[in-house]
Amino acid sequence: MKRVELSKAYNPKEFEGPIYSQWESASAFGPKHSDKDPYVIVIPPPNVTGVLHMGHGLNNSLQDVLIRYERMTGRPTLWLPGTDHAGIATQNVVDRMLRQRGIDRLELGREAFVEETWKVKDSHQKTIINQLKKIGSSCDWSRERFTLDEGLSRAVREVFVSLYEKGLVYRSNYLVNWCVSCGTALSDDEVEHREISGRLYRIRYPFADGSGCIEIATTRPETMLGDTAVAVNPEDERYADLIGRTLMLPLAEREIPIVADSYVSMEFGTGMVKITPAHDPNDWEIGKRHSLEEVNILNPDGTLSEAVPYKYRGMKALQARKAVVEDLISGGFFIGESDHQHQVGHCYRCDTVIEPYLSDQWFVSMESMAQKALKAWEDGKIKFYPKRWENTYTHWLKHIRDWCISRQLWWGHRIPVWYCRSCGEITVSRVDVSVCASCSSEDIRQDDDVLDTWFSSWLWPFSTLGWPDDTEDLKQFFPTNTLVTGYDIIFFWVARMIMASLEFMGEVPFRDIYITGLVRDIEGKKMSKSAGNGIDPLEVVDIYGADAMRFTLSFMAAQGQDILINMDSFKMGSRFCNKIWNAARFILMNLEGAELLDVDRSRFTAMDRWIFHRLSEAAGQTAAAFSSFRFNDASQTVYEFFWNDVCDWYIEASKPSLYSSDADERNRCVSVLLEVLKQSMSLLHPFVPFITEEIYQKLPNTEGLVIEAPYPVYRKEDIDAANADAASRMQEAVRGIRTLRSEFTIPPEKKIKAVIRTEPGFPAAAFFQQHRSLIASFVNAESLEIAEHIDDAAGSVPVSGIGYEALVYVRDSIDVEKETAKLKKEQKQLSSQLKSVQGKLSNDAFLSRAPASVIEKEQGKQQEFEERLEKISRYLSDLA
RNA sequence: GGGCGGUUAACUCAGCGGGAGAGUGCUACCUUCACACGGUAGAAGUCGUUGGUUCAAAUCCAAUACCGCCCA
Repeated sequence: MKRVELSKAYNPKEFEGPIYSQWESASAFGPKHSDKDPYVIVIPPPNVTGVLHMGHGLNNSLQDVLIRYERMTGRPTLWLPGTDHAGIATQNVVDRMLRQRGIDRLELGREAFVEETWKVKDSHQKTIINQLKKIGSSCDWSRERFTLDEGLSRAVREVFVSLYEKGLVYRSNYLVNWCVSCGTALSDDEVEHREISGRLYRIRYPFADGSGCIEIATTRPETMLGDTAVAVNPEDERYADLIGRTLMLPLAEREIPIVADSYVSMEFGTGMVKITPAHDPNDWEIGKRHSLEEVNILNPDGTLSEAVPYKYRGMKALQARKAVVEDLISGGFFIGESDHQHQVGHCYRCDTVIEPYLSDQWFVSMESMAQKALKAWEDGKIKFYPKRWENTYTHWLKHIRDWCISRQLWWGHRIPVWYCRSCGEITVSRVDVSVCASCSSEDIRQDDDVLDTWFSSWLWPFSTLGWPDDTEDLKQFFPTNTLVTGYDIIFFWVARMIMASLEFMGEVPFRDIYITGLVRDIEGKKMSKSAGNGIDPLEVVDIYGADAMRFTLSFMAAQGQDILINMDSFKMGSRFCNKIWNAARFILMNLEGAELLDVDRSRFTAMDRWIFHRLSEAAGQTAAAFSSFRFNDASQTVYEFFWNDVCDWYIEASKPSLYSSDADERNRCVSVLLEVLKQSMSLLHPFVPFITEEIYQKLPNTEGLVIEAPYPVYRKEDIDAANADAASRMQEAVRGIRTLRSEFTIPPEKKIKAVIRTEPGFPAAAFFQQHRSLIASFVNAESLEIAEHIDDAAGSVPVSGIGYEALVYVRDSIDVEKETAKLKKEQKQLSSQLKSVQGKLSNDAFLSRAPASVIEKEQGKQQEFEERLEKISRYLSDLA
C-alpha cells in the first residue's frame, strides 16, 4: 500500500462542496429498491419568504441524521423536500419590496403583483435549497415540491370541493380576526394574545326618555359608535327593573335597548356592559341571542366607516378613540378613566392589534375531523416524542373551532368558487368554469380571495406524493414514518395534517412525531431577526463546516429541551471533526510498504477483541437511541467510542506494532486498524457525513461511498465481557501509574522501572501478560515485569488495584508527606463507603427485600473496599 | 384562571429508583515523528427547599419558591 497524505488540519471547505456533488451525481439520495420496508420523511416545507435560520439548521440536521442512518440499514429511503408559499408573509415581503421601489400594489394590479411574487419566490427558493444542500441534507431533489405547484394546487381544489360537497366547507357572515395591516382575515390560531396596559373608561349613557343615566365601562370607547345594546346579568337585582328600557347612545344618537344576558359579569365594572355585536366575539354571541342589529363601523383598512357620524369617518381606531373621549367629555358623558391590564390579540405575522371584523368568509367545519384525529391518537396510531406534546395535540382537538380559510390576499390558491350575477347561485368546481352551473349564465366572477396557506400544507404528506392521482409513489411511500418539527406548529400543521390524511387517505400520515426544542441564544432568549441575536447556519458552516454544526446540534438535542448556543458552541463539533481527521491522517500516513490482509479474527490480540467489542456495543446503543429519537445519546455514544476508545486507547496501543520491525505484525496491525477506521466512518456517517465520506474513499480497504455502506450492527459474536473487564483493569493500572508520575512530577521523558504483582486467580492476568510491553509503553517504563511473586519491593511505591498491585520504583522521587496525605484521604473516603455498604448488608430489611443482584453487587463492593483499605494501611505503615 | 417544562460542577446541559456524568472553562506538566482544534494528570457538586413513599431517592409522590412556555 501507498502512504496517503491528508492535510495537517481539518479543513472542511476543501471537500464539503465536491463531496455533495459526488453524492448527487451518484444518485445516492433517492430510494433504492429493496425488500425492506421504506423509510420516509417529508420535510416541513420552509417558507419561501426568507432564508433558513438556526431552527431549520437543527430540524434538517436531525432529519438527515435519521435518513442517513435508515438508508445505511438498507431500507428504501425517501426524504421528500419542498417549500411553502406562505401567503401572508410572502405577500408582505413583496409588498414592502415594491413600496421601496415606489410601486403601489393596488396600482400594479393583481396579475402583475402575482407575477412579481413568483420571481421573488424563485430566488428565495433557490437560496433555501442551496442552504439545505450546504448542511448536507440528502433529500431526493427529483421529487421536490412547492405548495403552489400544479399538482399540489389540484390537490387543494380536490379537497376544497370535496369538503364542500360533504358539507364540511361553508360560507358564512361571521365575526373574524381581522389584521388591518395585512388586510386579511386570520384563523383563531394565528392570533397571539398578549397582556397590555390599557385604560378603562367609564361612560354615562342617558335613558332615551331623559329620566337619568346608567354607567358602563369599556377599554375601547370608540367602539361605542357600533353599540346596539347594553346588557346586564338577569340575576343582578340592582338592574332588574331596567331591563327592556331604552337608552340614547351618545354621539351616535341611536336608541338602544337594555337586555339581560347571563354572560355579563356582575362583578366587572358597574355590571352593565355595552354591546357591540360587530366588533367583539362575546358581544356577537349576545347579539345573536337577542337579535340585535350589527353595526359594522370599520372599513377593511381599519378606518371608521360610513356607519358612524360624519366627523369620525376615515379615522384610525386610536385616533377615533381620542376624538370620542374628547366629545364624551364635552358632552358631559365622560365619568373617568383608570389603568387597566387586559389581553389583546395581535397578528402573528405583523404584530398589529387584531380587530374583530364582520365579513363573509369561508370556513371548514372541524368537529368530525377532530374526532377522528383524536381517535387515531387514542388508538395509538401516532406517537409524540416527547410524549407530553400529546397534551397540546389533544387539548386543541377537544376545543376545536371552525377554521376560517379565506384570506384577502392575492398570493395563494384562489378559492374555486364562482358567483353568478344572474341567478345568485354559486358554482364550486374542481376546474375553472366560465358559466354558472345553475343557470349557464356567463355573468359570473370567481371569489377574489385565496385560501389559508395551511389549507395546502395540511395535505403535504400525500399531495407531495402525487395525490389526488393514484401514483406509484403514493402506494409505495404513504404513510410516511417520521415527522420532525417544532412545537409551535403542532396545531397549525401537525394536527391538521393528521385530520386531512384521515379524511382523504383513511390513515394517519406518519406514526412518529419528533418535536425538536427551540434554538435560543446563550442567554436563553428566542433568536429573532428583530433582536439581532440570530445565528446564521451558513455562517457556522463557513467558519466550522457543516459537519461541526450538525454534530454539535445533534449532541445538544436532548428530548424536550431547548438548545442554548452561541458561535463558540460549535467548536465542540469542530474539535471532534479535527480529531477524526487526524486519527485518519495518522493511520493513512503509516500505510507505506504495508500489505493489506484480510481481517482474521483468529489472529486478534486481546486489544483487537476489545475494540470490536466496544464497536459492537456502540452500534447497539446507537440503534437503541435512534429507535427512541435520543439524538444526544446516539451522538455521545459515537463520540465516546471514537475519541476515548479508538483514539485514546486503540490507536495508541497499535503504535508499538506499527513501528515494529516484524513486517507480518505490522501488516496485521495496519489491516485491523483500517477495518476499525472503516467501521468508525460508517458509524459516524449520519452525524458527520462529509468528513466520513472524504476519509472513507481514501481508505485502501473500501469501495464505493460510505453513504451507501451498511451501518455497523451489534454483533453478539464480538461481545466478550470478560476481555472488556480485563481491558478496564489494564486502563485502570495505567492511569494509576500515570497519576503517580504526575503527582510527583516525574518528567514524561524519564523512564521508570515498574513491576505488577498479580494475585492468584486474577482474571485479567492473561490480558496483562499479553500486553506487557504495551503497558510499559503506556507508562513509559524501561522494563515491566508481571508476576505473582516479586522478590524485591525495596525502593518502590505501590499503586493498588483489585487483584493486583503495581510497584513503581520511584521512592527517591516522592514526597513522603504528600503521599501519606493522599493515602489518608483515600482511606477516609473508603472507610465511609465501606461503612455505608456494611450498613446495608447488616440490614435485614435490605437483605430480604432487595433483589439478589443488588445484594451481590453490594457484597462485591464490600470486598473491594476492604481489600483496598487493607492495602492502604499496609502502604501507610511502609511509608512511616 | 387552566396546563406544561426547568431548577444537578464556574457556564451549558445529560442522567430520572441501587457506587454523582459530559462538553466548555479552570490548575499542573508536556511542543514526544496524527492532532496544542492536542496529550497526560488534577481540582471542582449538602442534584432549588420542605415533607412523604421505599431496604434504598438527584431519580417516585405531595407541597413550596424562583425562572420560562402554551392555552383561555
